[in-house]
Amino acid sequence: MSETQAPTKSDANQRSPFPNPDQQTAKKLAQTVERAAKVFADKSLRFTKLRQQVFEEIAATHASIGAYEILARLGDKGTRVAPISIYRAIDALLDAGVIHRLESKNAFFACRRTDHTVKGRRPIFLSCEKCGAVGEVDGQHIFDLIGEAAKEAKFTPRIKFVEVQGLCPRCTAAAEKA
Amino acid sequence: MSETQAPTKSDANQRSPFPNPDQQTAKKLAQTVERAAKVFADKSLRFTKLRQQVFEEIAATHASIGAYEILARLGDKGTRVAPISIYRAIDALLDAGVIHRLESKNAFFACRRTDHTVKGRRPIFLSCEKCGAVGEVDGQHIFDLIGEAAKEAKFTPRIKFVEVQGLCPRCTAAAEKA
DNA sequence: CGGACACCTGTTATGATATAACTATAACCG
DNA sequence: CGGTTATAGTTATATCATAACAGGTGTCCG
Repeated sequence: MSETQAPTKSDANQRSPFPNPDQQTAKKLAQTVERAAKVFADKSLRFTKLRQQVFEEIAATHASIGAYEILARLGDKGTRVAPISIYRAIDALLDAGVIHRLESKNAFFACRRTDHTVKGRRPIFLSCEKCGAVGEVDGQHIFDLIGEAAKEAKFTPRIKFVEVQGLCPRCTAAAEKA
Repeated sequence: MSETQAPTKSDANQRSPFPNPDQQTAKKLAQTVERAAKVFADKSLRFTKLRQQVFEEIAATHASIGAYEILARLGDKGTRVAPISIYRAIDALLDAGVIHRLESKNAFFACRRTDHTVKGRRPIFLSCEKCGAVGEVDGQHIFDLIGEAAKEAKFTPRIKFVEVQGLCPRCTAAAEKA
């Protein structure tokens, strides 16, 4: 069907929240790691070996990944560390904003946007129940509304979460064929 | 200070998402349980002893409560059950809609609204980081927007949730004094 | 009534997620 | 270089959740 969006070569990181997984080449991953390193540098934070290793495991998939899955994958590669070390690395990556936590799955995924760090816009998360892929789309207008709703209730908001579970474009298309 | 909102006697359940805890008398609790029982009856579901006990523990506090905390409190009262039994009861209560799950805390709280079951409006959750109280306010317009944002990304939404962590009215007032 | 069926609970075991407390090492900076 | 702070190692444990199977209870219908 013509439903399939064939991404062009110039398809920027930001274009689709659900890029074709085929694009996740080793080269792409290296670039992603490079960007993360820069974020750490800009904030005068240390992008240590362990943090980089953990980040690479997270960034190597478009799906969300649990802490113990990261642990296992690092283990397979010969890096044996304790759970707590993974969690500490994750905390640092979260603080830097290069990964996000998916509350509804207790799992993590790499941030592939720049606008919420650069322009202060907050994203909402779209998590595919079939393939696990997670996408982010801008949700600043939604967060603004949430802030207003909280204010009406005399509630002082600090952290807001918006998560959606459903089917990503590819899995939606697959389901419609069936 | 005049900040303190003195709730009137006619202060309905629905009025404020953060009612005064003092109001949570034994009588109130009994009424809440009665309403839950009715929801089960209306849906031809069984409000069993265990489910009622679990619901009572959840409804007895305005804060969210974890499964193992429920387990412990029932244990103190002489009802010794396995974790799985608590979770099964929780599942039934969630299905019936008389409690909600707070994803960001892996905890549960009693629903004190009727409009989303009756009128199909979905609430957003406001969770106090200081006292643990959880309030619900209508968020149908927010969920509508989220649906639109998902649609733009060609994502098929199935489950959506919005959670806010911050300070409830009382804790906000307390913090401002300091 | 009593048997079939669906639903609920008990029992045991285990899996999955997350952190506490303390020690040791590495990086940073005056 | 030496003190301070941040990071990571080590060990142990807390917390959250479900699998698998056996036994019991309620309901409905012939």
